[in-house]
Amino acid sequence: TRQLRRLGASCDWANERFTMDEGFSKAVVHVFVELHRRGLLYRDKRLVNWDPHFRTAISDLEVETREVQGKFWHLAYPLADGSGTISVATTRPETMLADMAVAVNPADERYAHLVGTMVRLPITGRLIPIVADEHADPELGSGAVKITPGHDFNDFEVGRRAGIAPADMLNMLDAEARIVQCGGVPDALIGLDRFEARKAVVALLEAEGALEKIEDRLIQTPYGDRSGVVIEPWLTDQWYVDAKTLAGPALDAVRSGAIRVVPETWKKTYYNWLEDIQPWCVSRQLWWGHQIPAWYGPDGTAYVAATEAEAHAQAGVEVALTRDPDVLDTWFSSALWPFATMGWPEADPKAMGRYPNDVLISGFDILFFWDARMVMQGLEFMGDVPFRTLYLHGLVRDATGAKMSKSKGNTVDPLGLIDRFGADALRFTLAAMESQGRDIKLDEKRVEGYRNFATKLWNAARFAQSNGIGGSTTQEPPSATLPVNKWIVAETIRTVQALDLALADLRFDEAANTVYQFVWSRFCDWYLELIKPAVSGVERGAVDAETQAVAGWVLDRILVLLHPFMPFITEELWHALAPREHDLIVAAWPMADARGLDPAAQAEIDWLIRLIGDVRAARAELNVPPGARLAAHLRDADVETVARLERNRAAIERMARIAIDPAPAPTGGAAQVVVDEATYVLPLEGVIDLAAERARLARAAEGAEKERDALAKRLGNPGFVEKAKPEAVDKARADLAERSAEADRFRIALKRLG
RNA sequence: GGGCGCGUAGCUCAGUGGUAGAGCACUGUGUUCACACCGCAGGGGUCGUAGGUUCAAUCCCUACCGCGCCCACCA
Repeated sequence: TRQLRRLGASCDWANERFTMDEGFSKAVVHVFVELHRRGLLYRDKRLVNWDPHFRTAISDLEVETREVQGKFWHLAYPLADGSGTISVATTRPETMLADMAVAVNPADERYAHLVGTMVRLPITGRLIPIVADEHADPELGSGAVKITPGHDFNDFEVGRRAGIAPADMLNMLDAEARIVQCGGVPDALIGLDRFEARKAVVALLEAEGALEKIEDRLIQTPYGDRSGVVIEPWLTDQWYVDAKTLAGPALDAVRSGAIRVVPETWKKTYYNWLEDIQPWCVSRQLWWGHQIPAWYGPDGTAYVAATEAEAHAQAGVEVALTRDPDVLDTWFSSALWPFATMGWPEADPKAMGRYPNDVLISGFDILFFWDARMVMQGLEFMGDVPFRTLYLHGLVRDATGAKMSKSKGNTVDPLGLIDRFGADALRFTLAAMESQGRDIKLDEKRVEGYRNFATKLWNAARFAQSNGIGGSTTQEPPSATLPVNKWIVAETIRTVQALDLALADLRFDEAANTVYQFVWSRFCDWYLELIKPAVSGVERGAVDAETQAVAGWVLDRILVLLHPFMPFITEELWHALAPREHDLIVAAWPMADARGLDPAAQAEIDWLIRLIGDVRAARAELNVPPGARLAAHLRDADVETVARLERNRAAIERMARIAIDPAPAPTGGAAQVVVDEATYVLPLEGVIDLAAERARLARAAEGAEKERDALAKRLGNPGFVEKAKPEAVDKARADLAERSAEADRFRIALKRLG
């Protein structure tokens, strides 16, 4: 929570909850008792994934399969009547001590005559039957397979089918996976660790001549995800939740769209898991956690109740009861989070309007552990989905792309990054890099870049402050008459629209990039540069109040839009720029009302930006000294352009460092800049390299011609004109005309140069 | 074995059936009074490979190659 606080997570910290809190614990007990009452939770003796290091049962999800180099031992079990042997193979030879059968496929004619006969198990000398079972695959190995019901999930099922009750299944291991007596295990083996026992058993088999051969092979081995030791299937009594029944409604909720999953591709994963779900083992032999609300009588009968008194009510007051010492899987309580946090079952979160939630934002790594189980429990106990949208984001990985984990110790400490670049920069980085369905390799350079962005914003605000700009909180933009102001208002509204769309789609990267591009490339690079003369009073001899008001309004909008990404700096600037009635965090989100915008003004500024840009590019390419002011003589300019030039004279002179000269261009060397219909001739006799200017113009002409020819070719294709969408054809025609005219103008300029 | 994802500029990544984008890095340049954590200009990609569909494919389909993840009882 320290990290979250420093990141500026706007949680309701006054309502912090911990699953072990008293109120939450009551909800956990209630759910356990209720599930039991509804027949959805029961005690069962069956094989469980057992962690011999922590000496506890774990759930299927806590087992990770690793491929390791192992061996495959082929054993020869003698037939009881002495007529020969039958071959079986195993990757875990020590388990033969607890073998209770050999299985062959009922359709396997090779062994049909042996079914029902006995085998004398090596080492222990026990007689075990040869049984017919579909599990045995005739294609694999010898076609016969040893059956150890107490130590293998498949064999457990085979054993049951063969009529062996779980209570009668041989169990050869203790909780720490050491050999115990069962079915005639030699004393020498008792107490050996399972891996020591393996060596010993192999040696004994070899001595008996029962070892046929040993092969190297890769084997899939289960490991505990926390302990890292090999998991043993172990026969114990545990509490299980009937996950299959709970999964039905959870599947329907996503199938019907009651829960929207983003990105959609995760739906399939969700379905696959829930459709094939196994009983969920929820008891743990640990001392830390919610203790299971079950009491046992002297005869082992379990009484599930919220309190010991209620258990006595079931068992009878005179019966001595002992509480189950086990605790619940931590995810059992976590699954109740969406409603147990709000006082349920005493309070009714639905009536409070706090259930369902809108969006759950979650890493995909806990989709099964937590998300799906919240859906199951939420539907079972609240009768509704816990959240309407499930957003699954990528995982932050280390520089090499490996998943960060506490146990591996390769975590990136967000606090260190915050210390160096600020929480705002880190938040913006994570948002900008969070594109759906992809992990994030955290790049420090990126964080640094967004730190720079924050600094840029800071400096822009400083500029505003020193020019009387700031503190215009109205939703409606101030009235604007100047094209530059109309333009930035339109750009702002466009940005709000784009941001709204991106956020509605949960595209945080798109949202971040949109606002970044607007603030830096539009507002700072163009708008602030364009209005400098106006707000400093240089232009008209007095500061322009309209521009101040518009700039202040835009800056305010920027702070609001940026706040979700960069809450700290924006809140600071919000208060620094003007006295405010409330904090930025509760400011109204900007409206995206595009009515009343002036397209002509927008077109004018777009033209202005093109003109300044083209002049700058020509100057840079021709190595004109940056400080030099040049005259620009007009050719072919229409009335509209002349008017625009007049309206934007100051900005053009300032930013392109040219002065429009009505006089015809003098003869001699000159650079020529073509923007739309007009050509701007910049006399540079003796200053520029004519060859360089010729090359520049020729390159521009060739570029336009190349595009012109490509368009002409496409339009010359009958297939295109007939089959393409009319809009595409129209656009191609318009582009062709434009490129063609442009190419001509460059050629004319080139010719003029001589 | 089943499922999913990725392979686009040097790096990290967006993206679209109709002439390829961002940030960083790189090159040139700059003492214009918000900012060098900056400005201006610029170079750089046969969009993994091979087929197919289409007037048109980086984008759709198929196969293949490489990388990653999840699930799974082949003894």
